[in-house]
Amino acid sequence: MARTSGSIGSKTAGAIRTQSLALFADHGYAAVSMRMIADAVGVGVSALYNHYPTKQALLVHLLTDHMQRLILAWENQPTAPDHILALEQFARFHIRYHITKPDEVFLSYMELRALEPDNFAALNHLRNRYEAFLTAILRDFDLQDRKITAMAILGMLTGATTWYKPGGRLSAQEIEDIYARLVLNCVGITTKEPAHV
Amino acid sequence: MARTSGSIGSKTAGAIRTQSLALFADHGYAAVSMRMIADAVGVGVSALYNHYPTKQALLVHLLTDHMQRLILAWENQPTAPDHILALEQFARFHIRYHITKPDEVFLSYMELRALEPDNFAALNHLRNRYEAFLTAILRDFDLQDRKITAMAILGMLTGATTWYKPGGRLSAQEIEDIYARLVLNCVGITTKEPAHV
DNA sequence: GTCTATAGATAGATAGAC
DNA sequence: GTCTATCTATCTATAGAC
Repeated sequence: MARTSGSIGSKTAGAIRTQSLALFADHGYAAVSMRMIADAVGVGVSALYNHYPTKQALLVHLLTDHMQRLILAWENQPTAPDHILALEQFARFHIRYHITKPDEVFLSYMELRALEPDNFAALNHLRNRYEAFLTAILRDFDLQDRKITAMAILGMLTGATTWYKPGGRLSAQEIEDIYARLVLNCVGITTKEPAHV
Repeated sequence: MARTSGSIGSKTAGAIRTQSLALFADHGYAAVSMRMIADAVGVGVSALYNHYPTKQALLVHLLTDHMQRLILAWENQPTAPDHILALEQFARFHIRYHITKPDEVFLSYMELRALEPDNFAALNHLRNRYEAFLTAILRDFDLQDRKITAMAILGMLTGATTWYKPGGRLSAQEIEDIYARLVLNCVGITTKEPAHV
């Protein structure tokens, strides 16, 4: 019998990521102490340093990991047949992905300022890569200003994570439908059935 | 000769508000120490406590003051003749007000979590009052979901403060125009000249 | 890999002189 | 109203035993 089939990262490593993510999202990076994380994980403070050399390194890992997964998830989406469907696909993908990972998203948008310069630059690069996906799609639309429209759409979609709670009045699918329509409306596409159907 | 015409709040009190606002917005409430504020103001740490009993009280003052001014500013707007113009007016007002006060806005949306329960409740009440202005306007539109549309619009508009910098590619007026159009598009109003004009 | 113990720095807040 | 000095608590991080 092999010894618990070489599960890497140990159980503690995973718990550190899970708990610190939740704590950072709830209280903010600066407001969370290593002690709080250790207590949530159920180990002593110094045990954390076997997995991450500094508190900053832990944050960097969480943020980088999230952005890389997000980019990969989008790149694995099938190619849409036209630009209108591509925009709808992006809106739906963004909403779906983000409301299932509210903590990661909140951190990624809010705690970039807690990063030291080099780490900030690296994360900013990843975020720009993701935002470029939307900007590229918008290139085929006739817009007043592409960059601002992209920022407006991202703000609108990402804002959903600030109020969405599972088990609320609307299902994730319904929310996705509504936002998809709002985004298409934004860029002047109203060819489908009227909004109140 | 009167002694410098009873300017209340002293020069220090004003400087504390100005500097702490900037520091909180830049680094986050938890990451800013009373020492950092004192240094920025140019006084010793203990001098701060002549004006605010705790760090939390200082944050509460900044947030409450901002929300009350925002609500008052909207209430002083003239009444629009119809619901479409009312929505356009709200969009323009919100953008105009928020991009001129990016620090206050950022704080108000990000540091509610740093508030103790009672303070949080009070601020949340003020925010709900403001958001109700938009919800009321949207009552006259035919929408899939009024509440979500309101949240989407607010997210879109408020997001502008995260990237807007004075002296950038576009003037505040141009940005206001673009966002006003985007908001009207969102709710299905496309009666004006096409977006690319 | 986790523990106890602790170093060294810094936090928010206070006391009392001026 | 501001200062210097200081209290107490807590912070990140490390050392060394097991």
